[in-house]
Amino acid sequence: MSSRTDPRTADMADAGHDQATPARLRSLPSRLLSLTALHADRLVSEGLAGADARKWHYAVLVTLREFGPASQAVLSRRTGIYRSDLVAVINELADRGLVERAPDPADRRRNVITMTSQGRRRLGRLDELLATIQDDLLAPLTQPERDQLTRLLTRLLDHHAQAAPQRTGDQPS
Amino acid sequence: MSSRTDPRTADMADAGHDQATPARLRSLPSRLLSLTALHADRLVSEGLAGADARKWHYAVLVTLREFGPASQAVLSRRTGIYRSDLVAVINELADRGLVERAPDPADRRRNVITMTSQGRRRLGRLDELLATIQDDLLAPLTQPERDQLTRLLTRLLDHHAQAAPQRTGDQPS
DNA sequence: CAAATTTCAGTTGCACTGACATCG
DNA sequence: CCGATGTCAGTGAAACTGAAATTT
Repeated sequence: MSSRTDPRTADMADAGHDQATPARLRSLPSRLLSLTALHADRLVSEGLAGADARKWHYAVLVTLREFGPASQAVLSRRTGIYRSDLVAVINELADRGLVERAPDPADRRRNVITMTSQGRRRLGRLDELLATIQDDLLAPLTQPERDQLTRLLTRLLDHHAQAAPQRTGDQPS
Repeated sequence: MSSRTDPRTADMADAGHDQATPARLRSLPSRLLSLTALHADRLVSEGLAGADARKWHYAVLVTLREFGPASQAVLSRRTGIYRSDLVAVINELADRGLVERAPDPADRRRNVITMTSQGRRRLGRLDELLATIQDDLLAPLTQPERDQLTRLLTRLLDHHAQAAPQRTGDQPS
């Protein structure tokens, strides 16, 4: 399936519709994605750092609000954070009093992670912060363009999520 | 400015135009970008690994073809690779006989990096490989949609490149 | 015993910093 | 002396692996 029926992509060296250059670094979609994501991550990290948070904190809190209390394994699947890394994230959130980690009486292998009311308050502030950051990130785009970008990325992601869902099972929300 | 008076983002719990949920993880643009870029990078890395190459190798070779021989500092600016990391990349390319590193007689601080004919041949094969990978990455999108995505990302990148050009100077190509 | 869960101890590639020697 | 260049050593966060221990 790697050699899909596409004879031209190979020698489209000068099949371009605008340039004679064989392959421009600037227009490589994978590169554009990486670089843009780098900027985006930087914006998010810096923004959240000012609020003593990291992006995984936000991901976990949002997921807790969206789906309610859950075990770490479930949170891992929902957020896309590895089970092993999630431990530290929950530690940090618990240290700050934003979530509570309690053994699950029904299944004693599990911990039930619950958001505290303080966590809910904090999440509210992080929502604002994140909204500002997204706005910053997408500044040069109009609203319809932002929606378009979101749709395109979502489709790409959904397509590839099917193929490589992270070995734990279901795809992140 | 963390406590901005923004009545809506805070409790836009039900202000949404399609969902009652306050903020969905799935539609966070920064997150979509990160995740998509992750998949893209993985595709590229795996694809290139099969050809004993890494993405920086390709970036340098393409840049050499596009602009001709250059010093490492210049290559660094053009590719976005840090000067310090570029050393290893050039080492690897030179080890494989794809580029040549020679002291610049005009300015003895510099090395002139030149692509060898073997490098040119290799680059040809990598071009094909990369094209296939891009095609794989963008599989679910139509051609106009791919172009649209490229344009949107390019605009985002150009906008933010201005602000944070990497402390060495000009922006990568 | 097989499988799931939490946790810990790692590895690896990457972005990035700092410093140093050399040279213009 | 300042600034650019090539190089090296090292940091930090992130993605990922492997393997324990406990429980189902």
